[in-house]
Parts: sequence; structure tokens; C-alpha cells
Amino acid sequence: MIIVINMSKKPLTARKNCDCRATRRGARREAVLDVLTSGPGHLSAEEIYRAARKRVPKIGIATVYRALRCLCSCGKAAEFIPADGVARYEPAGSRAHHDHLICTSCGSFLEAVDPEIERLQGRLAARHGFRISSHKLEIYGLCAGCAGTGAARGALRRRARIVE
Amino acid sequence: MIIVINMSKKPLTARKNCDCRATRRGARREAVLDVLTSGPGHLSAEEIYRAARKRVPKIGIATVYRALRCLCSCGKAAEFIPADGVARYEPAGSRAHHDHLICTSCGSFLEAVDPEIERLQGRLAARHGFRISSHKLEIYGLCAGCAGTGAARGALRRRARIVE
DNA sequence: GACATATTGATAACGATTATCATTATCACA
DNA sequence: TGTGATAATGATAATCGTTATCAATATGTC
Repeated sequence: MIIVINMSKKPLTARKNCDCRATRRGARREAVLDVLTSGPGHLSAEEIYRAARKRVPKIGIATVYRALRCLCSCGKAAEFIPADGVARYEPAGSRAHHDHLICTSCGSFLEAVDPEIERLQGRLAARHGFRISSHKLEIYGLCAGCAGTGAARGALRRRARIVE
Repeated sequence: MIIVINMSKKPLTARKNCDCRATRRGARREAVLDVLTSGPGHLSAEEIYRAARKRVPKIGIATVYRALRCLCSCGKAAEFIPADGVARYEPAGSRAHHDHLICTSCGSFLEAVDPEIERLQGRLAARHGFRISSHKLEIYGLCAGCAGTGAARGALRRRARIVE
């Protein structure tokens, strides 16, 4: 009997001592990591693909997905999935855990963390005999820029379609 | 000029005085709501579809999705999307807001709420000039039942595939 | 150089969800 | 009680982000 780990789902634990085989056609994976660390952050795979093609024009979208999975599994990148279900990626490892404030008007992502909230989550879990491995806190609303200036109309327009 | 709200995305605000047209072929939507309120909760659309067919055998999956969207938009149901990206639904309206503790071993969902965490989220957002409209807190880990008893192996097995 | 093997790009496949469309049931009204 | 208007339905095609497949290619080892 052979047990094959189903790699279609990302492994939960990070690989140890993985360099994403940087010396073996590594330009691709280094390019993806480079896009992550030099870009604005919170990019989707598609956006990363477009940026990476400027560095490695022949790179394929499949390779980008493979690189992202590899980078995530060895802790160099982190994935998170907001309410629209499209995965977004950010550099990790050297960066601390944080939560996200997501603007429903302009789509911007703010990073924030409140140590007290983190601590209370542990307390909440303990109250239910639950052993935390990770958590995800996403706050949706209007960012400072959009909250004042006709943001509601902007948000509405984004959800409406003009016919004639 | 006619403005058509794009119904392909669920409206953010609940419809007012919507009875989901209960008197107009309402058996379908009532059946879906009935599955939601009588079932174990946190069901996927597919699971709701299978349960609803026991009540209305000829119901189609598209109608289930339509009913869920309608029920969500008028506040009778609530949708949330965990890390696997598959939407899950629960009855709403009479139920208070809560967060989810999701067991990565057995897949069970616990509901919990900590007023202090809720309050601190407001403070965190205010610190960034952010106006909250909603939030999503999901805590992943092992539930009380799985935390002790060989849960790690169970979780691994769920992610593995037996070949021969 | 020759072979084994990891990586790649193109593309097919996948799965959850949504759109389309002809059909059917219900409503308002005569 | 017809009758037309219209909303709801089921079957199914389409969509879209993501993953699997597979032949081709680049790299490492001997």
C-alpha cells in the first residue's frame, strides 16, 4: 500500500529547509517571490502572473501557481482568501501575523493587528476546549479615504450595470 | 437611462418586506429554509440540495442557489465562506451574530462570540479611520473532541489518498 | 556526453456557482 | 373560468479560479 499525500490541497505545515530549488530553473520562483516582496502586496495569482511576465516573459500561469504553493509551503509567502473567494498572496516569514481591513469601495487592503484581540481569541477558543492552529480576521467596510467622499455611490456603481 | 442592479453578486443590504414570494411556488424556497432551520447548520449548497430533494424531489440545484440568495438578501439566512472557498449557509434573522471555530480534523463548526473581541474590532478599525460594515472571524484548529484522540492522524488521512 | 530527473508551458479538466432559456405555475383581472 | 402577463423553475451551458496532465526542456550526476 502506498500513501500519496494529496498535493491538490496545500499542506498545512511548512516544509523545512526548502529553498524552492532556487538553483534549478529557479529564475521563475525567484521572480514570483520578487513580485511578492517588491509589489504592493495582496496580489492575486493573476496579478502576480502579469507582473512576473515582465521579468520572465515566457513564464506560464501554472508555474506561478506552483511557485506560490511552494513558497507558501516553505513559509516564504502567505495566502489568504477574502470574501470573494479569490486567493491573494503576500510575502511572509520576515513579516508578523496581521489581520486585514478590506475596503468594499476601492478594494484596498489595510493590515492591522491588535494584540488584545489575538489574546482574547485564545481565551474564546479555550472556553470551548478548542486548540487554535490559525485564525483569520477580516473586517469589511470603508477605508478612511472612501468613508467621506461619495464612497457609497462609488460602491453602488461598482455593483450596478448601466443599460443604454 | 436604466440602472440594473447586477444580481450576479449578492446585494450587500437586505431587502425590506421580502417574503421570498412564499405564495408563488413557494414550496421550494420554504423547503430550503426548512432544511436550514431543521438541519445541523453550516450546510453547503450541495448538502442543502440533497436534503431539499427529500421534500421536493423535483427541485433543481439552480433553484436552491436562487432560494439561498433570496433568503440571504432578505435576512432569513446567512452565508459564510471558510478557507476551502465553498460557501456554507445558516439560518439568520432570529439568530445573533457569531464567529466560527472550525475543526480542521473532523470538519465541525462551532459558533461562538466574545463581546470584548467585537468591541475591540471597532477600536482597531477606528484607529485606521475605517468604517466597519461587517467582519468575519474564523478560528481554525482542533475541537475538543479531536484535540486528544489521535486527531492528527485523522486529519492527515483526510488529506491523503490511498493508491492500491 | 549520456542518462535520470525536476521543472516548465500549454492546455484540458475540475468544481462551485451563475446565466440562459424554454417551459410551467401563479396572479390579476375580465 | 378563461386569459394574458409575469415570476419561478429545471436542465444545462457557461464562467472563472485553480489544479492535473503531459510532452518538451533544462539541469544535475556520473
